[in-house]
Amino acid sequence: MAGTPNPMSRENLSRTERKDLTRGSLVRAALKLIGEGRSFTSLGIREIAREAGVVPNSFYRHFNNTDELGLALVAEVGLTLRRLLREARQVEGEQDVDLLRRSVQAYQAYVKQNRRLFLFISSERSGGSRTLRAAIRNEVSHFTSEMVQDFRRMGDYSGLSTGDLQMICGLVVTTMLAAAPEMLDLQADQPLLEAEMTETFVQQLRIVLLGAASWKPKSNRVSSAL
Amino acid sequence: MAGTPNPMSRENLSRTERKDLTRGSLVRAALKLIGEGRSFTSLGIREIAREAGVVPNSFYRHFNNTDELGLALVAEVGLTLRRLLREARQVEGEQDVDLLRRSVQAYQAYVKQNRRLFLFISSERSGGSRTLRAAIRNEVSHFTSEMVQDFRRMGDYSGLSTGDLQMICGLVVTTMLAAAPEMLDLQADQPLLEAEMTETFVQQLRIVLLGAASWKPKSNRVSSAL
DNA sequence: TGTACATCAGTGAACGCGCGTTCACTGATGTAC
DNA sequence: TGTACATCAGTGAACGCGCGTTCACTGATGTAC
Repeated sequence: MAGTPNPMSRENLSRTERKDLTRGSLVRAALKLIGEGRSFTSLGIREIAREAGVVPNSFYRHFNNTDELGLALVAEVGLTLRRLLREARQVEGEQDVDLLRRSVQAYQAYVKQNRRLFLFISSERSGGSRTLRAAIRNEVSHFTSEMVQDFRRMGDYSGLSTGDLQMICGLVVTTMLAAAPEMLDLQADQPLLEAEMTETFVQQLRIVLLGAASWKPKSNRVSSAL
Repeated sequence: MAGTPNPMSRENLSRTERKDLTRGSLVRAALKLIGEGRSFTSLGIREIAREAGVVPNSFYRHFNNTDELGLALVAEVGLTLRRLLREARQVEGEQDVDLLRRSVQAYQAYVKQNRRLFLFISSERSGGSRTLRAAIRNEVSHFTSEMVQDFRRMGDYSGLSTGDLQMICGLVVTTMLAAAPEMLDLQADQPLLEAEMTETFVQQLRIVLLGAASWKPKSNRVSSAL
């Protein structure tokens, strides 16, 4: 055991690599605190450094302020959302009688697996600093655009313009993101409530898809008296 | 001018009334700070007291901590949402070729008028303390239930069960609340962006209503392969 | 390859500051008789 | 109605504490020759 080379150890690493490790542990420390119920906005430099096992001043070797660290978290949000779409495509690939319900269940599992990041997204998307909000919205809108591409690829909704699809996927994404904090607030010991929530969520998405199916994509459409 | 009786003055008021005035100015001070871009979670007792023009210790005569003041704000949220529904009913009362668009415009105006409260709702609904989050969700779910009653009263969607209507109104409310922070983040000098956002918002609600219109309210419905 | 110097990630101490909370107090308002 | 006492909203001073930020420093890593 002694002398066993440890791939996670800081030994035998270049200065740059070690620096990146520290940076990573700062980011992870912030995420951990978020996971413990703290809101990112209220996190302090000393607090994060302490959690990362590093002296407060060290923080400044990596970020000028907490907002900059927040942007690093937003980058992770981007990666996480892209992974989500990739996994969703696999669900779509399978043949299934109830694709939507299975997608919702996959999403729910994914949110639980990435609990801390979804807590971050949920609270900072409309909460904290303007910069962070803008960055998160940017990631979300990229996510929406990729979803539009996937909708296209699936073949349904081929009658809809890109603009219409963007609007519809925006609605889907809004619904998904609104569901995340409710999923996360559920206590683990309430399977009945959870099933009910899932069912509602499935139905809401069905409503949206029903609406999309009967959407008339007339360009320059005169506003109808729906 | 001198000697003119001022109805807003603290003079000639009972002790209780004066206390309520101070309490009110604490609540308004918190709202003002929120309006200036601060997030409620990060507000401090001294800060609020200072803004209210009162000594820090005074705060404790009214609230044990900032979360308790937050609950007072949530109560205002409840009132504000109820007023919104009341105004919406007036819009509905009018005969109009495009009821939905007019409703959306009314909502947008309302959000701007009640900017501070909607900032508070948006950021604390999934942000701050668990208590506050629960309280806000409670108000929102009341709001949804009242909307269900209004849908019933309007006569359309009479084929839908209360549960289905609740689910659909939940989707409408989610969409509305998600739109609020985007409306508020828009700079006043970007009418084009604003018009675009309004249009998207109108279309999204149309999608939901279209979906609701073709919803099959079969009780114990076997999951269809939509 | 070896040496001399530069770089720089992380340290540890120090600063001034605003925070939440406590305490004893004041004096106007309310209440009991 | 008048008086004596109780209540209590708001005051002002004080406390210990953790914060963000600065500074000079260390010593391992990287670079130039």
